Parts: sequence; structure tokens; C-alpha cells
Amino acid sequence: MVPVIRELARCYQAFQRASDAHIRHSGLTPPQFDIVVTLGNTDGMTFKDLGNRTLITKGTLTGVVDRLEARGLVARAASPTDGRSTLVKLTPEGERLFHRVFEPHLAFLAPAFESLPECGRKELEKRLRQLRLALEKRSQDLARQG
Amino acid sequence: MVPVIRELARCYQAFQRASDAHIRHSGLTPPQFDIVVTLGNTDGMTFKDLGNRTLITKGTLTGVVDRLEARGLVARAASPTDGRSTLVKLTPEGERLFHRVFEPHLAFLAPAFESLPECGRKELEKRLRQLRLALEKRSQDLARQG
DNA sequence: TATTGTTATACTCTATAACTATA
DNA sequence: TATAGTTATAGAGTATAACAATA
Repeated sequence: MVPVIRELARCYQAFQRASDAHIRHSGLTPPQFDIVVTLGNTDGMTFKDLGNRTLITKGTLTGVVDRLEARGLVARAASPTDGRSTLVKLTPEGERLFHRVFEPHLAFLAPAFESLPECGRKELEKRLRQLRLALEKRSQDLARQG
Repeated sequence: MVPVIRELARCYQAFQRASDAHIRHSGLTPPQFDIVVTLGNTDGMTFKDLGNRTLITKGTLTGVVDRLEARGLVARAASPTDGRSTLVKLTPEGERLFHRVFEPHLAFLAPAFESLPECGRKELEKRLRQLRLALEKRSQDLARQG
């Protein structure tokens, strides 16, 4: 089990290392980029949803979104259905940044992913999903006292 | 390609989420835990090596190691072979913490990893290694200007 | 009562660049 | 000249807990 954990950590680390250098050209920090990518190609979502899809907790999220809003990349709007909720979505400028940065970023990473055979990518995807679901179950077990 | 990237990110995220809650019991921050685990079962290593094995850059590493040293978990020692280098290693107390935290941590994660069949783990490990090597190559290409 | 997001505090991490001491 | 580690600075992320508004 330890070897596969090590490879998971090292692989993601390599992914981060390759991504971060590229991302920094956008002038965004990794968490900010994370939010912009999460909001890309959506009609916006609540803070709660953003927190679930990233590893950023609510107190921190307020600050990260503040900085993105100050730069005109995202906007807050009241939820029409729940008075407690706030929707966050990309502004037109945020959309432009998303497309300007994200697509070249994928193009930059592509050679690495394409070096795996098609069946290897499918296989990897399937195994990662299995493992993720099992890990999520583990977190739930811990939460209700593992 | 996007689906496998998404699964890689989500899987590692699930791994982090499951780990962090558990790690925090040790009183260490994630970067500190990262260093302690990296030093575990070794005779120590230089700052440079530590930086290569984690995503922590040298300026930051000084501070992280300072905090671990202040808590008596690691010690610095001059390198016998290179006067510029400093070796970092776990103190006996650091070793004890490593064993007290790391092994239960593995035991906690085990059910998730064991939910994959043995051949699935081998397969996953192999594909992750392939991808990592390709991603590392991509970073190198960028560094010498890709 | 529970949930959503904000605020406040204190600390840690981070990038960056200048610095020292060795090589 | 290049490399290993430190220092200085300024900013960003983080955990935590208390808070207001709404459900």
C-alpha cells in the first residue's frame, strides 16, 4: 500500500510543479486559480459549493473571493432561492482570463498525458475514481467517528 | 485528457481531506508533517534534498525546519562533506512522533487502498509512475524554455 | 436550532530577492 | 562563478471561534 500512496503523492506533486510555474504567468495564486477554474464553464455557484469542490474552507474562501472580486474577476450575487446564500460567478473579465489561461495550460500539459496510451489513461481514470470514492467513504467514517 | 486530470485532482484532494483531519491530531501543520514523514526512516538529508522531495522552496523550508527544531522534533547538523550544506534529521522525539502518527495514519487509510484489488493497486501505481515521469519531463522542458 | 457567509485573531506558508559562506 | 542555506519583507492562506442573518 505504501508504494501506491507514494506514487499518488509524487504524481500529484509533479502535476502541481508543472502547473504552478505555468499558472503564475496569470498573476493568480494557486488557490485563486483553483477558484477560477472551478467557476469556469458554470453559471456560478455558492460559497458552500466552492468549498466542497476545493480544499478551501469557508473562512479562507471569503478572503480568496475578496481578492478576486477586488481584481474584477468574480462577482457576488444574492441567491434567489436562499437568503443565506451568496452566488459567486466569473465576470466577463474573469471569463476572458479563464479562457486565456486554462486552455494554454491544458495544451502545455497535454504531451505528458498523451504519452500514456489511450487505454492507460482510461485505466488510470477508472482506478483513481475507485480510490477516490473509497477515500471519501473513509472521511465520512471518520466524521461519524471512525 | 480533462477527465483523467479531474480524477487525479479529485483523488488527491480526497486523500488530503482524509489525511489532514487525521494529521492535525499530531499538532503538526501539513507542511511540517510532510517534512517529518520525508525524514522518517532515513539518516537525515540536506535542505536541498528536502526541497526536491516536497513542494517547499528553500526560503520557506528554513522557517518550517525552524519551527520543528524549536519543538525538538528535528536537529540541524553540518554536512561532513560539503561546508555549505546542512543536514536535517529527526531527533529521538521526532522519531517517536513519526511512529506514533504515521503508522496509525496508514492504518486509517488502509481500508480505502485495500478496497482496490491487488492487481488494481499495481496497475494504478504503474500508471501513476508513467504519468509522473512524463510530467517531470514537461517541467524540465518548461525550465529550459518550452 | 441549524446553516450560510463574514469577521477577528494569530500564525504559518509563500515568493522574491539580497545576502553569507563555502565550493 | 555557482551553489547551499539564511534573512527580510510583504502578502496570502489557514484554523478557529464568535457572530449576524436567514432557514
